[in-house]
Amino acid sequence: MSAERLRLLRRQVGGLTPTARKDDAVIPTRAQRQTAPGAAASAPRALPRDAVAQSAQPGSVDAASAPRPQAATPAMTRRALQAPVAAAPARDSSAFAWVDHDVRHKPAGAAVDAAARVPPVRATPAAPTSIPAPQRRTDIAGLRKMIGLRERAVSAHTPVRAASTDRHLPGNEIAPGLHLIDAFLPQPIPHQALSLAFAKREDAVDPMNLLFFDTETTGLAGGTGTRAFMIGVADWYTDTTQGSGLRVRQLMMSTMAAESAMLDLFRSWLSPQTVLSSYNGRCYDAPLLKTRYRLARRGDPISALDHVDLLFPTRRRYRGTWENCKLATIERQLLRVVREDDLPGSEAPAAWLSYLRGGSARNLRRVAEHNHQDVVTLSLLMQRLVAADAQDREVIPLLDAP
DNA sequence: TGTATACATCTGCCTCATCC
DNA sequence: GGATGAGGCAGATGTATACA
Repeated sequence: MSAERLRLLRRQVGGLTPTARKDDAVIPTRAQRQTAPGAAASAPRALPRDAVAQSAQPGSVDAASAPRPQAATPAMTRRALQAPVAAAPARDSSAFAWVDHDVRHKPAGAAVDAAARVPPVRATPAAPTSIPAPQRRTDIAGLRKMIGLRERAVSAHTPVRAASTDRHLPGNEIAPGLHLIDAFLPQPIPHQALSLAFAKREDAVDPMNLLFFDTETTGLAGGTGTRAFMIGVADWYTDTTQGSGLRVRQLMMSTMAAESAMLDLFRSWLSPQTVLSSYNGRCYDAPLLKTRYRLARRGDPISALDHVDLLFPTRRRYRGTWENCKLATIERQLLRVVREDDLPGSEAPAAWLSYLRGGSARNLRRVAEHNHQDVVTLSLLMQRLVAADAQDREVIPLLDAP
C-alpha cells in the first residue's frame, strides 16, 4: 500500500488509528516546535487534529465512521449533483449512453476529492445530519432527475460515430443480443484417459469430460466492473453425422442485456463430471465468471467443478526455453501454429466497445477467431503436455538403471 | 490494472554430530 | 554434560508472470 493511499485511508477513518497518532506525535508543526518544544510530542498535525477534535465531540462515532464526502457540507453535495445535470444538455448525452458511465462520475469524484481537501473546520461532526430536511428532499429530487436523464439517454442509445455498414456478426442470434458460433473440427479423440501427472496430480481425466474454455473480457482490471462479452469452449464430441472431433462453441454478446442469457447457456454446457481446462483461467477467467454469476443473482456453477490450468505445468516445463510462456508463444514455438490476421487479446475490449458504439464488426469477428484458436490450442497443448510427461516417465527409469 | 499461482528466498526451529 | 555449528524441514515472505 502506498503512503498516499495510507494517508487517504487515515483521513477517511478520521485519523484515529494508532499509527496516525504515532506519526502525529513525531512530526509536530513548525509553530509547535517553535512555541512549545515540550508539548510538541502531543500536538498532532492539522488534518489529524481535526479528526481528534471530532473524536472529542459528542456523537463523534458517527462523524468518524461517516464517509468524508458526506461531511463536506451541503454545498459540495449540491455541486456534485448539479454538475452533471447542468452539463448534460451541452453535449450529446445519448451518444455517450454507455461510455459516459466513467465520464459522468468524474465531477462527483472531483467533488469527493475536493471534499477531502475541505478545510478541517468545515467538517464538523454534525455535518452529515445537519442538512435541513427540505435540502435533503432537494438532493433526492436531484438524484431522481439524474436517473431519469440517464435512463432516457440509455434508451436513445445513438452511437457516437456514424454507424458502420459492416455490422455482421458471425453465428446465429439465439437470444436477443446473444450469438452462438458453432464449429466442428474432425479429428481423432484420445482413446484413453489423459494422465494429469504433468499437473502434479495422480489422477487422470476422461477426454470426453474435458471442457477447454477461454473468455474475452472488457478489460484486465478484474473486479466487478469487468465482464466477459465472449465465452469460447471446446470439447471432444462424437457427432452422428460428422463423426468424432473437436467441437468449438462460442457465445458472443452484442448487447449488455444478453449477459444473463449467455451465463445461463454456458451453465447448460457444464455437468458435474465436467473438468474445466484453461490457460491461467483459474486465476483470471473463472473468478471473473463467478463474479458475473453472483452479480446476476445466479448460482455459480464453476466452483464445484474440477479445473486443470495449463499455465503452470507449461511454465514449469518450458520456462527459460522461450522468451516467455504466453499462450501465443507456446502455440508458435511448441505447436508451430501461425495465426493469420490475429487480433491481440489486449485489443479485444476496444473491438467490442467500438462495436457497441456503432462501429465496424470486423475486429469483433477477429476476436472471435482469436478466441476460437485459443480453445483449439488448449486442446493441443494438453495432449502435448500429457505426451511429454509420459515420455519423461519412460526415459527416467532408463537413466536410473545401472 | 487485479488476482492467483508457482517459485525462490528467508527465517526459525529442531535434530544430530562434534568438540571442549 | 554443555556449547556450538551444520543440515534439514516447514512456514512466511517476496517476486515474477499469465490473463484482456
